[in-house]
Order: sequence, then structure tokens, then C-alpha cells
Amino acid sequence: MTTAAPQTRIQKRNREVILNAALEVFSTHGFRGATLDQIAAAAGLSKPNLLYYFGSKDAIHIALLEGLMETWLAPLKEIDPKGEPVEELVAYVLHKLQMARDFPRESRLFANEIVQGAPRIAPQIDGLLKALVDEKAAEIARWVEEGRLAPVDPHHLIFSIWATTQHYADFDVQVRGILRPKGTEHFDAATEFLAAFYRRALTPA
Amino acid sequence: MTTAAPQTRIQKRNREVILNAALEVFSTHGFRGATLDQIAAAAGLSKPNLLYYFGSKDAIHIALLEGLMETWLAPLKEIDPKGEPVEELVAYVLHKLQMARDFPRESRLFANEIVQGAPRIAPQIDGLLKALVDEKAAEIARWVEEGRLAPVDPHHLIFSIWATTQHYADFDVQVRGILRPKGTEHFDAATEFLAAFYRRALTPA
DNA sequence: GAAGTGTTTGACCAGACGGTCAAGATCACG
DNA sequence: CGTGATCTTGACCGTCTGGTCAAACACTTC
Repeated sequence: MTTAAPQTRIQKRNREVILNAALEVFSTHGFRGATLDQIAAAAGLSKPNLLYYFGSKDAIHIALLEGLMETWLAPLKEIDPKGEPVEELVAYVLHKLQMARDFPRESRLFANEIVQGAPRIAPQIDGLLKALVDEKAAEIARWVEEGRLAPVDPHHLIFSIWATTQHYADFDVQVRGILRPKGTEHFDAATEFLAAFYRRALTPA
Repeated sequence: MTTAAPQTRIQKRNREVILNAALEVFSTHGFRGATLDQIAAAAGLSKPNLLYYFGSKDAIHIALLEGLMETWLAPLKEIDPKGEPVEELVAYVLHKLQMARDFPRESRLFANEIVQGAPRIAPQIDGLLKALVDEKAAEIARWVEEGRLAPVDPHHLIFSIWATTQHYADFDVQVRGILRPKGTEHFDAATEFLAAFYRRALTPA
């Protein structure tokens, strides 16, 4: 799959610079909308130099997605089946919301890819992602059976959490167009809203 | 703005055919990813013929977005400030979910546009959309004041409804990769989940 | 400081893409 | 059925874009 880790310090530095520039460009224009010239300019390198480090436009995109997938799913793994159900889930919601605020580019990169049918990461979704989600869904189902959580479909619960939190990154312009915040203050209101909302909906009767 | 309505029956038919084909192509590839050749092929017309009806690729895209915006927002207008708060909102959620199932292309078209910064419809968001949302948010706020709805931030409530419902259209491949439904059965579970979820979260204590 | 490896780039290419144009086909209507 | 307006298309154009290549440059090691 991925080629062996970069060896020289120059390689390491430039690969990082390129991936960062590519994240910026891909996330705002989509794969097809991004050009190598844009990425090269953002990275401060020449186009042929880009292609010296990554063989093709595709290779950059794939490297980005693969490198980010794990980071992106990490919070889900941290849900502790031994913890208090409602608080574990609310904490997960808030963690995801924080990521939407702090890493909107990463969120939009995935959004772009998935909206267009995930042509490049479908395998990862059907494999790694499905396995992890199914596992966590089973843990949540157990909580429901034990009566420690309001009765909910675990899969759809997870989808709703992804949707409500990533919305603030993916649909940022729309949210901003409506709320007109100066900076990221609206994330405070979102935090409060989502915490209260999920706590109400998940606390067993 | 838009040129006068089509006159001849051929014009009417072909404009419709083109917009339908363009919806298909733009929604799956994004603006930049779509080509006039693809749209022409999908419409069963030659490329120059496309450009006879719509002067440019941009014109097709804009015509689509403008034509769809109203349909897309219609359900929000139907929330009746004189109705029963919780049921009005739950009905809105289910209506939006139904649209995600029946018109996923329209949803993805907007998603594509907004994720990439809404370069072509920012004005509409800042104008028409903001006005309507603010109006409806005020009505919801009134319900909260009257104690007929659990205390929630109306704007963020609306965002959450958009997010949770459109998720099933925009992130369709991801949902399908995880749930592996044969057709659209999973929308039944989603309906049940969202109805119960919003009812629990919105019913005043 | 020579030699070999790793890095950078200007010039270039082939294909794709949005758009034009002039000529031909078809339609509406008196 | 003739004639003007509407509709359709093959051929073509300029630009953009992903990618190549050979030559130049830099860095490390002995």
C-alpha cells in the first residue's frame, strides 16, 4: 500500500508541507476542482517537485485520506463500555463538535469524498469503518438492554451524532450566513444545545 | 436574472431534459467534476445543443440551484405557528427525511455547493434563507417561552434537523456501507429513530 | 574535492474541456 | 407549399491540466 516512511529530513519536511497544502486545497475545491498548480503554490514548491514526492494527484489525495481516517475515528474508539452511558455519549458528541471546530478542513475533505460516492475510500468504509461502528453499536445496544439508556437504534444514533457535529464544519458557510458570528462563538451555543439535547433524549425514563 | 420562461414546446421539453441530466451529473461529480459532454450524453443531446439552451456551464448550474431552492425550503415554511409545537416539529423532521429519501440528488447538489463554500449561492443564503430561518426561529422561541417546548436554541435545533435528515442523502454511501440495506428499508428505522428522538428531546418536562 | 545520491526546475506534451461558428435540418404558420 | 424562425450538429479553437524529462543544483560521505 503506502510506500515506506520518508527517510531523509528533507523528505519528511516536504511531505508534510505538501499534505498540509493539499488538505487546504482539496477540502475547499474537492478532488476534481483542485489543481496541482494550486497545491504547489500553497506548498511553496514547483509542480514537478510535488510529483517527485507523490507520484500523482491521486497519490496525494489517497495519502491524505488514509492518514486522516484514523485520527477521525479515534474519538469513537474512546467511548468506554464500562463508563456511564449517557455521559460517555454526550462526551463523544462534544468531542466530535470540538473536532468540527478545530479541524474543519479534515471534515470537509471527507464530506467532499463521501458526497460524491466515496470513489477512493469505499473499501475503507466497507471494512475498517463498518467493523468499528458495528462494534460500538453492539456496546450501545447492551446499554439499552440494561435499561441504562433510552431505547434507541444504536446505528442511527451514531449517524445523528456525526451529522449534527460535522454539520458545523461541512456547512460552515451556511451556518455563518444565518448566525453571522464574528469568530467561533456560535460553537458555544452549539455545545450547550447538543449537550442538553442528547442528554434529554438519551436519559432513560 | 433568469431569461423569460421558455416559449415553444421544444424549448420547454429540452430545458427540462437538460436540467434533469445536469442534476444527475452535478450532484454526483460536483460542479468542477462534471463535464458538458457528460451532461449532453445524459440528456441525449449534442454539446453545442446544450449551449443553445443554456449559454454556459455556469448558467445550467445556476438555473438548477435557483429552481430547487424554493422546493427545498418549502417544508420549513409549512411549520404552523398555530399548531402543536412538538408535533409540528416532528412532522417537519419526517418531511425532511422523506425528501432525503425521494430527492437525494437535490440534497447532494446543495451539499456539494455548500461544502465548497457556496461560491454560487452565497447571496441566496445570506438573504432569502437567513430571513426565513430567522422568522421560523422566532416562532419556535415563542413556543419555548410559552413552555410548550423544552428549552432549546431554535437556530441550532433547525441545524440539527437539517443535519440529521440530509445526512441520509448526502452520506448515502457511508450509511449503506455500514448498514448494507437492500433498498431503502433503513429509512424506516431512521424514521422511527428520529421521531422518537426529537419527541423525547422536545417535549417539555 | 570528487563522486554519488538526493532534490529542484524550466520546458514541454497529450488529452480534456468549455465554448464558438457556420451550415444544415426541422418546425410553425400563412 | 413556401418561407422565416427555430433547432441541431460536425468541425474547430484556445486554454487548462496532469504528468514527463533531461539537465542543473545541493547535500553527504569518504
